[in-house]
Amino acid sequence: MARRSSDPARVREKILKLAMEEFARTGFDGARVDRIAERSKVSKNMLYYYFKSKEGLFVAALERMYEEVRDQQRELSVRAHDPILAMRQLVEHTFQALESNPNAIRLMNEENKQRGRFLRKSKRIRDLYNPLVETISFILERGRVEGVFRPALDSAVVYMTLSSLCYHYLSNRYTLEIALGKDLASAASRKTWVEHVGNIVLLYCTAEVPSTTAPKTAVMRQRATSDADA
Amino acid sequence: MARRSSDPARVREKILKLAMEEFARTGFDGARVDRIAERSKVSKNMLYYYFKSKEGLFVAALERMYEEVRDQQRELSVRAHDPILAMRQLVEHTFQALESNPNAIRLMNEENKQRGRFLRKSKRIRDLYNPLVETISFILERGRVEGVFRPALDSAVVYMTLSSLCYHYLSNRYTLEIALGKDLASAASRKTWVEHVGNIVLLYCTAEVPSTTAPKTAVMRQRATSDADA
Amino acid sequence: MARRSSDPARVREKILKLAMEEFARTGFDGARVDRIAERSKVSKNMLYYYFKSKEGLFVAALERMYEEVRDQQRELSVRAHDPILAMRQLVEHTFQALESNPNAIRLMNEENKQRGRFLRKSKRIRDLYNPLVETISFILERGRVEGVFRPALDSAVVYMTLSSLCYHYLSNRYTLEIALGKDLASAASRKTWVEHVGNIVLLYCTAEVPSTTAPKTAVMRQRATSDADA
Amino acid sequence: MARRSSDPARVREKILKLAMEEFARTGFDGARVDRIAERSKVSKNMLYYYFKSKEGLFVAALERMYEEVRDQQRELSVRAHDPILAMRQLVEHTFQALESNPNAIRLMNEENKQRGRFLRKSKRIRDLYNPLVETISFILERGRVEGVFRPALDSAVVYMTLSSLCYHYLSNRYTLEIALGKDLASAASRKTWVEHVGNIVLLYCTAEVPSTTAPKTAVMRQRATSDADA
DNA sequence: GATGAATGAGATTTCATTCAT
DNA sequence: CATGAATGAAATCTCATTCAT
Repeated sequence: MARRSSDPARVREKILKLAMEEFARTGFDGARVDRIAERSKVSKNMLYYYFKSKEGLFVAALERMYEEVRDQQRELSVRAHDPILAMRQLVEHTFQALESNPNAIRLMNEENKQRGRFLRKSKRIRDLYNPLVETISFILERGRVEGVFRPALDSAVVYMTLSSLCYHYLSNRYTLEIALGKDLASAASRKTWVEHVGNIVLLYCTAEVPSTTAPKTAVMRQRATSDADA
Repeated sequence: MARRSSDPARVREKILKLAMEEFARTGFDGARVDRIAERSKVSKNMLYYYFKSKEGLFVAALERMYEEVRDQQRELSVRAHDPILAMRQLVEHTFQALESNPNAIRLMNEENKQRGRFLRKSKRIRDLYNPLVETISFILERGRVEGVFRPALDSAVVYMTLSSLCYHYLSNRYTLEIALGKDLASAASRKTWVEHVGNIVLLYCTAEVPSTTAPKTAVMRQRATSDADA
Repeated sequence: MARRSSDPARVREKILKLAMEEFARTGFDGARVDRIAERSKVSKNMLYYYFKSKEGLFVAALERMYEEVRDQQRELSVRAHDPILAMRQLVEHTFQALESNPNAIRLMNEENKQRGRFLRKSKRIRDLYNPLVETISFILERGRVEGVFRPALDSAVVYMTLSSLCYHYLSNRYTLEIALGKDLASAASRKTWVEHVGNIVLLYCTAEVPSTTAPKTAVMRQRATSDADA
Repeated sequence: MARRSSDPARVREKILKLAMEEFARTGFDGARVDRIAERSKVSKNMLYYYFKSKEGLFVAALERMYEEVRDQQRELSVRAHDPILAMRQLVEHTFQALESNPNAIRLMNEENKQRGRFLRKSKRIRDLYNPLVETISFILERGRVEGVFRPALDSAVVYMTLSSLCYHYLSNRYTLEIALGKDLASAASRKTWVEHVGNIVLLYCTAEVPSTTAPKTAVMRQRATSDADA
């Protein structure tokens, strides 16, 4: 009776989806295989049939999550003509991708907690990172050619800067809120911060960097939109 | 009989120390009360006698960790006369504090995973964040007075910028290494990055921020030390 | 489609072979249907199709094993003219048959553990024992006729004596080794023991048996080859 | 409510007793921890608290069994003055010890099935074997001095002979019964066999062993009691 | 304050077996 | 004949917590 779910691929998918949620919500140790099984309406054994162990399921969920993120980035991937605009859009997209994938953040944290133990088991994941870095390279190069960006910028550094600022805001929201007494979840805060990140990154890409000893005297013509009163 | 295990305060301390490690290493769910008891050479019941529950122990460990971090920051807290120098030192100290307290990072991540559920239970923690933000305010004000920093800078924004960049490098080390194929643990990488963070923060504090539409034409005099080839 | 896995009889054979090994190695409870299926490269359902259940498979494997042993004994079955020589050869062959069929020993032990529960289900097995006992009868009779063996010897007793001594050495090898601190697996030990068994059996067949009360004064002319220094 | 069983040593004992039975009856793989727990009226966890794992429990049960056997042998241990009588008594005791401890046989078989894997983990077991071998040495020596036994007899060989014949009769009872169509459980069969074993062992100890080539011509004065009509 | 013994609930994993195709 | 997918029941083991002393 009602034995047939017919499509094993679909079953696998459903399991993975639920597993992602569970692992993201509670971490590897907190996650319960029972719960995943129950929610995906699959008998517990099937999880083992498909994924061999809790760990196997976790790795599979991780891979799946990375794919989702990549797909989302690919969709959003804008290559606006103006490098400055493009960079701002990239920041916006990066932030948005992380924002709409809270699972991604939690799973990555989990990975790092385990010192990359799972990551190393999955060759596929490595490849998924590249697109973003490549997009940055692309934008930097165009900016350089057009004379708006400094030469010799390292795309990895820009990537790390940009993603640190986006990721941390979302990842450490609760401690930051308590530390600063602010509400980071509000639309206003979010908007302000994304602009700020854009400003910071562009400042870095356009300006020469300051030395330790000599004070800056640069004069800049445009005010940022709303940065100062964040 | 004649057990006389020194004074209770010391026992509490020992338990907390081991608990911090365990919770940091494995997260709340991964942590084992048994293990903490065994390692601290205290009978399991004592843990319950002192801390009432696993959760109580976690909160206590959290508080303890925050105190440690604060104490460390207080020690390091430099208030160099030159605001630019002071800011660079602040970055260095912040990075170093996090670096030498991997437990702190992991515990904070844990907190955020639990959506601040534990944090809210502890009034004491709130206070521990302030010093850093205050130090930033202090430096910003002096810089403004001396004319090297922009006016109307928000210390919270500077704090978030600075700590995002430091924290993320350490917290997400493993995924970053895989994503970028770099070794972030090396002394060279670390040095370069800390300099980079200083540069970024100072750029932000000194320069006006760029607009989206108009290209930058600023001319800046000094090259950064080693930033471009990170 | 177009699988055509040769003939069913061969498949059955392959399954049985692997099943024998698995059951012998791990016992009935320790044996895993999955493992047998995997190793014999047959889908698990085939096992059930052919043998109906794990128990059915076990009984079939048991029968198969007995057949193998019988075939082997039939091959070796020597009927040397000299009864004494014949008896020694019989011992050697019995030992060798058990030695080269460790599975047989383990399966028989398994059966005895289960109190012959499986054995009784298989009529065929009963017949397989006879040849050995018959061979013994044959040798005993010839020995009696030739005047070298005592009259009225019970072939069953000789069979039990002989097989106990051979079987136990192999079956309980590990406990014996530990109990005695000897290496029973060595070629030397083995040779000595087989000779010893031959001696014992021949002693019994040729000599009158000693009484409890009166000491023996028999004088025997020949020394055994290497028995005393085993 | 009824929490107190007070005496942990007694609890341990009870568990071990039940474990021995379970392991003996069903073998290691067939044994169920649940069943042992239930029967010994101890919560399942206690088994793990005391013995760490199923394997640990098995080893402990094994040791316990060996102790029992040794204690029993020690009790029975006769050192009759007449070596021949002593040897017969030893056979009787050995048989009886095994007979009244069917668990011992099954556990030893289990060990051998596992290739002594558990045995090697327990230093204590090694020692438990010695007494029997020593008793044999003692008897052999006295017999030699008194001139009734051959010199240079190896006590290990006598031990192996004697125990093979006793053990196998009991251990392989079911297959033997089917093979020979006899009822080995009857008191008569048992008595006959024990006498036979005594006869065999004494024959070996008193007589010179026969060579392969030359026929025996020994004349012996006493008839065995009931051996021929077994 | 301190401890060894005990426990209930539940975690992950295994396994013989069957169904639909 | 043959198979991949599925399952229910149960197995071993874990863990936070408490009781009696």
